[in-house]
Amino acid sequence: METAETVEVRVLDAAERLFYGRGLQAVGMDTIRAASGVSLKRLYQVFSSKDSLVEAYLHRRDRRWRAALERFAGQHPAGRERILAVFDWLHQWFQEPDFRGCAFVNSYGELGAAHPGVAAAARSHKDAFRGYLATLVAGAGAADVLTDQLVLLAEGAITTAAISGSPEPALHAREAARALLAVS
Amino acid sequence: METAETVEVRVLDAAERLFYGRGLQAVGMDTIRAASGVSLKRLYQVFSSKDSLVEAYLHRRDRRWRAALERFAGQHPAGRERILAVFDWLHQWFQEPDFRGCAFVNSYGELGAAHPGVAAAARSHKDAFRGYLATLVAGAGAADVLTDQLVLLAEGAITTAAISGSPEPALHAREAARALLAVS
DNA sequence: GCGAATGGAGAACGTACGTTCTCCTTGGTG
DNA sequence: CACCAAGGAGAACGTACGTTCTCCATTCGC
Repeated sequence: METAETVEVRVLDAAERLFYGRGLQAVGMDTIRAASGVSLKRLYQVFSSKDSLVEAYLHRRDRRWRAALERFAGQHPAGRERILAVFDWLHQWFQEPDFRGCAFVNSYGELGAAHPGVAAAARSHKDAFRGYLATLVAGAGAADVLTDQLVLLAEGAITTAAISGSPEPALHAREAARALLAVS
Repeated sequence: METAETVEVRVLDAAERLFYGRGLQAVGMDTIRAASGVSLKRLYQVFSSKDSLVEAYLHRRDRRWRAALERFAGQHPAGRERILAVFDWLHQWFQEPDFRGCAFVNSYGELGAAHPGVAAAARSHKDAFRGYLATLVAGAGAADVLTDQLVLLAEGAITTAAISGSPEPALHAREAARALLAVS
């Protein structure tokens, strides 16, 4: 018998690919069933509703996205270099073929007004990202005000890269961050 | 007899309020009919499908949004002050009670993958915004690279203000823009 | 005043989808 | 072997919605 954990992973993998690539409302439960190779009955045993699957998708993506960023940045020396590494990581991400912007921004724009859980997931993700940048800014001995400025550059780069289809915004953001670091 | 122009305006007013406030897919044609006080038959005479109404909504919003920005900024002296006025305008916008981020980013996240017209509208809006900032940067005699950096600050501020529910990101972006202007 | 076109209210139609149910297979247990 | 719990395939059910159609009132040209 296949364990519930295996089913959960298979469903979340399919849900993430589909929700992120096409949007939340554009993907039906039956499409996720087909993509995950799981029966509808089993799917609903593990996720009691589409809403709960959406929230699980957002929760896992938040964990993984931040872990990947922190793993990458952590390989660079603490201080200014580690801050700039954040933008190098974004630059890599923007070049992935299925990159389509921030999953949380997209979900918020689509369902944030009607589903408080989606709005809360987006807020919590952005808060956590800001918190991580704050530790990098503190580690570089830079002024606190820099944290919010870096957040805006990263956020702007993600959205602009998604809509323009180019990874270049990461480089512009990196250069702006370098300049702000130099005067802070 | 009510003219087609009047109907068009009434429908677009209702569509803008509803699409922007709740999302494109969350609002049905019948809700727009009820909110605009127009019959379904008349509605479909003026807009042949929901898709065409969505595109008309995005098109009019692009025109109006940029006109309002340029009107506001144009009241400030050309040069650095006019660039900073862009962020003052954003700060005002973020405080409007129904502010919910960038209509084009939200629409792109929701339908950009499936509807090329929506993705094109978002690209065109962002290109036009960048073009306007480029004229301000040139008018201030600042380096060209500043344009893309200002785009990222504004874009990041819009998204961050939407998700956090606070107008503060406009002030952080303004301060970052001031710093970048000073060293450029 | 009269016929015809216009438009309003809302029913109707087709489709999609979230969720549940039915029926059948299968694999483990006494 | 007999039995039963678990699971798969897919039908079924209820609802929502984009779009069109029906029926009736109003109005405009003559």
